[in-house]
Amino acid sequence: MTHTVTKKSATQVVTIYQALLAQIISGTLATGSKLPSERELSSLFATTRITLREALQRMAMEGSIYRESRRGWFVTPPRLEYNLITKSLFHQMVESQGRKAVTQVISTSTELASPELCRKMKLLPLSKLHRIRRLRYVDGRATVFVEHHLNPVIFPDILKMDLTESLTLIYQKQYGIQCGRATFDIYPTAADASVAHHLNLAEGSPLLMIIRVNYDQNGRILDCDREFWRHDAVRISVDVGSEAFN
Amino acid sequence: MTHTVTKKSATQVVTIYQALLAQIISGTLATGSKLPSERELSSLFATTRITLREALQRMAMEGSIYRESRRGWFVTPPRLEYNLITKSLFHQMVESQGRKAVTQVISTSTELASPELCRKMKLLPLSKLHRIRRLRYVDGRATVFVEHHLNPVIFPDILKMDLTESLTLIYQKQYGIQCGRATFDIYPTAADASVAHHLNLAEGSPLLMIIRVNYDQNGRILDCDREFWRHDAVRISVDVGSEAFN
DNA sequence: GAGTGGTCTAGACCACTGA
DNA sequence: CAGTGGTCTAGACCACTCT
Repeated sequence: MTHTVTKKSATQVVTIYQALLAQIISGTLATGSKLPSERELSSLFATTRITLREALQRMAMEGSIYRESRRGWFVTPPRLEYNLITKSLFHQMVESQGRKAVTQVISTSTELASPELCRKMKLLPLSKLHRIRRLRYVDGRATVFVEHHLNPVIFPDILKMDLTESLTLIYQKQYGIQCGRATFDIYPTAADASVAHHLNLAEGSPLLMIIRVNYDQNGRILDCDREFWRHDAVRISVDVGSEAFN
Repeated sequence: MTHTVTKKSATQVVTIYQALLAQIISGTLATGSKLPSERELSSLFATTRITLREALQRMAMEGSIYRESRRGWFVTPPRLEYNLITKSLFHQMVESQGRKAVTQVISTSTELASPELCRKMKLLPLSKLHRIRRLRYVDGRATVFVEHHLNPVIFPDILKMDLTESLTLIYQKQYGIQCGRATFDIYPTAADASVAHHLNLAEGSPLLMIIRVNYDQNGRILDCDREFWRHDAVRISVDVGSEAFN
């Protein structure tokens, strides 16, 4: 009945997707702003909430909008550039891009290393590790959830310090240890209940997981981090120099 | 009515998700095998197709299963390890992991470079580029769609050659050119219609996009690739050596 | 041609957010 | 406490795959 603009074989979902995208690109919907409610949008596009949500989910997948649990849909801010070569100074990285960084400590503890961590960090079985969980915000938006696992032999008493600043800086200033080599494993996954909760995401939302092992300048393994990034918040950049070859 | 096993506050979606995951982990559903039809599963779990599909989508997001358009849901094979340091020899990389690699040329052409490519490749405006589109299979499953953009001044007549083998090898053997440095940009996105079609994915499926710029040993820019990886098919690994610092 | 996935409708109730 | 998102029901029709 309604004179929808759909051309042949463009699904409703795609039509809605394109209409919303045009609004965002044109700037009518500005970065960070909230979209109208799902019910409002579904009546605007003369469809059901289910169909409308499919279009919204597609936009979220592509990264144009994101959802805050029970609060609604928002236009995504620009991605952060994460250069793996610059050593993990989160605040510095964020601020050099004109954004505001905040780090919040979620929990600290000392526990037995899991088998996987023993392998990754080449530890003896039944070794203990300090575990530090932190949440990092960019411009007020929860962006990365990080689980650090530190060797307590190298970093005794670190849990008593102020852990809201860069661990790399603490290593330098308190322990005189420089980070050298680092290895990364990067892959897309989905948020489990815990991570979803901290990042204010729906369970099952796409994430970029980065597992990082840091070495000091003598090749000793210092720590292993698991970083869970919102998939729409980051662009990783790496330079691989020719000296690494042959 | 039915004696569902849901405990307090576990949603149906999560219950189904966990039940299916258990089947996969236990090996009852083997790698590559097809799941029962959606209708069958939804009656098995005593729910609607919509709810069931939500659970399937969550599993797909996390990477345990994937869907082939209009064919059904399948158990995902193990991820490929993509080490950015080893120079882009796809077949070698795949085969060293005990898998089978096939490359198919989709199209070739010579076109004006887009503004974005001009910037990335530091070209003069209105430069031309060879464009090669290829689809790569791992164990018979379409896994990466790649769009290569080569400088035709450096690689004349390359479009006439056999492009199913590694371009890096062609550079060496036919032009005597070695790849040196490379830069990468990595970020999660969603499949547009074209990429989705080639990878046999639903439009809007999550992807890992890798933009790669290759240099020769004199620092000259050779080409720029855009690789679209199935998000569940790859794990990227990078070593950042200490010599890159300070 | 039977069955499957792809898309869509038209509702419902609950838990939580925010005024 | 009104309104929102989160979850779910019970169907429908079409286009495609596979046999």
